[in-house]
Amino acid sequence: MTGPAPRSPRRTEALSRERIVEATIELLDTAGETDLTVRALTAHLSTGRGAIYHHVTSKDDLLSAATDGVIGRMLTQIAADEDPERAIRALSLGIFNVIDAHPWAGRQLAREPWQPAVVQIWKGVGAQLTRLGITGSARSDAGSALVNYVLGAAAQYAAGARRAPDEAARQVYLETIAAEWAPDDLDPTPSFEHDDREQFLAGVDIFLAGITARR
Amino acid sequence: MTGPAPRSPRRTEALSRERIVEATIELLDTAGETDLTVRALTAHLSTGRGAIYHHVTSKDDLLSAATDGVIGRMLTQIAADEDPERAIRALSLGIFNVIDAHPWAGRQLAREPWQPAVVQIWKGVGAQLTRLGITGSARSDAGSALVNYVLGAAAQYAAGARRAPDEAARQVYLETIAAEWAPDDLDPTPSFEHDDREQFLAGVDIFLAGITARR
DNA sequence: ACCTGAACACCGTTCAAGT
DNA sequence: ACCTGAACACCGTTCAAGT
Repeated sequence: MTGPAPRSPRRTEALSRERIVEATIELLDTAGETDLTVRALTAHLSTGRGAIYHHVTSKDDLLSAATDGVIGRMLTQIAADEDPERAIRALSLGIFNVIDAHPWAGRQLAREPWQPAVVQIWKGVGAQLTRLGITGSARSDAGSALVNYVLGAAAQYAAGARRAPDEAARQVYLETIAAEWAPDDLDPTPSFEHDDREQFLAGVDIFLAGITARR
Repeated sequence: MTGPAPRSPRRTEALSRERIVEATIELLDTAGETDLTVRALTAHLSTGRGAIYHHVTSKDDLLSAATDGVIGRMLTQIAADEDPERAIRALSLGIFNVIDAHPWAGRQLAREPWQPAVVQIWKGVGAQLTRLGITGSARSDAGSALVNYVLGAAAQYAAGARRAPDEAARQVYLETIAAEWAPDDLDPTPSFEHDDREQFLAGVDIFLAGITARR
């Protein structure tokens, strides 16, 4: 008797939730959000259409999991900081950088408050606010202000980064905003050429100043 | 010879962009976002499928126009206030109330920065910040902070108001957040039973305090 | 248990043909 | 010019049948 026949190596890795989420992130980064279809995903994984529904409940579950993946990776990388204000800036900047690299995650974050990535962000913010000595309703007010700002900015910058399917609409937008915001502005460089990252962090600082002022 | 034959009154009103947008708002409010299809809309307007494409470029254009409709209606109703801080609170509360009545608008606002409703909000905020005596890059930083907060909060509250297609996920979310935020909280009423509207306005005040503190 | 892929029940958008 | 509705080119999800 010979040994067992070698397994036919149809796939390098067995199908699993992790493998599927990983492939989803790859596809979102390379092909974009509109081209992420279940069909494209199954082709990428060389499997059948309904196979992924053994590991994932829906396409929305897939988007949530992919977003949680890239946010979670970032959270493990930011260093613990003894200064809670610096820790809040680091967390916010980390989220901005994730959105910059993965615009689809920015759009997803603004969609469902109960998705894992958003819950992780709430936890991180809550912990730092506690370390700032903020308690009671002041803490939940501050937390919701910061989280909502970060998620709102994430979605807006992500949409901006997408460069618009309608480039003409984007131009009209930039010109309208510039006309409204520039007239009494003597600064020769219009505000909307400012670095998005700097403007985002300035918003975090406004928020931190507001919390300190009310403490 | 008799006079001209009476026109067959197939529709009460002729088809127009305004009529289509109006019907879209009605359908979004009654049937919900997922049930707003071009087919349902044409049935509601008793017209042909492609007819609406004579007045509207795409479904996205329709969502933007509907959102601009409900935001624009609100903007004409809020009174001009001589105190710019009070005007900012009134504008923010107006947006909150629109989202509360039309959750679909909250989700739409966070999607595209160049849509008319968002441009209108930028204009309103910019005008009040100027009246607060804020100029230059401080003004664009403050504007983007406030607008991004309002839009982020709008999207989150809108998703929360939708009560979740997945009620179980919503429960897990509320419990996780409560567990993270409640432990050192002596207040017997957990923060997440707080009135959303109050919490939203507290966030606006935090940003206003931050802007004032940095002036 | 895990996977397949045809089938189902839809979509948004276009366009030749009508009035 | 405006409108019609069949046709087009897709979707996400399910499920009987396989291994």
